[in-house]
Amino acid sequence: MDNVNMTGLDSNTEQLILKAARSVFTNKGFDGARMQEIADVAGINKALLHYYFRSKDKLFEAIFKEVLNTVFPKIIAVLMSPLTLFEKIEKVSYNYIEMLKQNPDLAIFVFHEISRNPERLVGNFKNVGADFKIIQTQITKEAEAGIIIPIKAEHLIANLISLCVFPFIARPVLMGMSGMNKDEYDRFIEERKQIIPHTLITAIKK
Amino acid sequence: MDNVNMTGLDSNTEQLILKAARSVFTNKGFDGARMQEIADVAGINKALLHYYFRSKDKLFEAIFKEVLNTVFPKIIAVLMSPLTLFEKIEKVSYNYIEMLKQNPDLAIFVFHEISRNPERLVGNFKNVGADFKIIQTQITKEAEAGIIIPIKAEHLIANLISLCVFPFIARPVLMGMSGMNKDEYDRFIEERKQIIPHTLITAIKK
DNA sequence: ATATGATTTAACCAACTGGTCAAAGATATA
DNA sequence: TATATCTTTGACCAGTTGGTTAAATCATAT
Repeated sequence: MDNVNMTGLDSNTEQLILKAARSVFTNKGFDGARMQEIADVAGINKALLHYYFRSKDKLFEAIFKEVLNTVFPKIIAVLMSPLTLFEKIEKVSYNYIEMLKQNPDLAIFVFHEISRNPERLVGNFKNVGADFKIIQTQITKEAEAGIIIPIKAEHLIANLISLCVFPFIARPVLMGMSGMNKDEYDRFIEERKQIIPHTLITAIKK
Repeated sequence: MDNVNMTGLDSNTEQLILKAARSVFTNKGFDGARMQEIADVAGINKALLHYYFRSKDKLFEAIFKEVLNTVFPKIIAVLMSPLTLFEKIEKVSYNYIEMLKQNPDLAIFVFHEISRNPERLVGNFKNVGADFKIIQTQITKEAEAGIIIPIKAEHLIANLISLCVFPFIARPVLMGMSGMNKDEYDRFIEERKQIIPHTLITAIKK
């Protein structure tokens, strides 16, 4: 069992633990995750988990922050940028799907967290600068300019996020129901980069 | 602690258990649920759970079937009926949202199950008669008739389901981010009965 | 009244869980 | 080489969990 890394640089025990913990937590959720399994995946003794991170909660917290900070800032930055609404919809669809393609488990992870500790999620979003009012102002402005028909920011954002995230959460069911294989599903996901912006933009374009 | 029902009819111990189990399982998921908590909620001794249902798994299975059979047949029936695509989109949006309004926890429950046992879900859906090919045939026909632009059935169904379900799963986050109170959120959900069909139909209408 | 079967309970158990700890290995420093 | 510090380990612990069981209670028919 050689978990030692050849370069001897970044892959120390702590990194090993974080990687294992991320895999187990995102796949099983907090309740379903076992410290022993994380230790096994990392190839180390269970006590080491508590040596580096005091407790299961603290270890989870570390993963949680890591995940949220690699995931959401980019998307929120786009939403809060001075692009047009249409451009924002296109960019978020592309970035969000691309990111989820590389980390397919993150969607389930975040949804697990919604039912376990939604307040922390909200706090984290607000911390990164997410604010519905900015989008609402932009919608009002573009509606007055005759570009779009008015819509509540909550609806637009809910539509955008749900259309991007859902296929990653429901993947097993969608694959099972449609008979798609892995390649076909990847193509399906890729197509959504076009379909989602088309759907949302067509619906609000004047 | 009077759990006895006055009518003396349907609310026997078994019903009491099912009701409690449904509440606990849907809110906490299988891993997060505790048999003791279910017993407490039902106001009975924990051993009675095992008297009526052999194990936690069996009890969960009972809830799972009950939930799926009260929830999905109606929506799938609409999708498989001889209505037009636009009518189906409108009816499913309305029925699905209305059903989730009355059972807001079901969305989270089903999503928990997707990561725990997706095969069972797929099997159940197929059992109820869900079939993507029927929708695909209809799409092709209506596209050839010049009513809509062609789209994969997988995309259309994924769009429809995700737009309906997402606000119920992400409710705490959406409320926290937007500052909506409970009444405002109910209104928000109600509005989606119009917005979802509008969004999806506008996007595929020729 | 009482025998009989179904229901309910308190007490208990083995397995598992997160977490601790003392001791053993490493590693660097002197 | 001796020593001090950091890392890693196996053994262990207390609390929790799903599940069992023998006895008590209740209902019902005779």
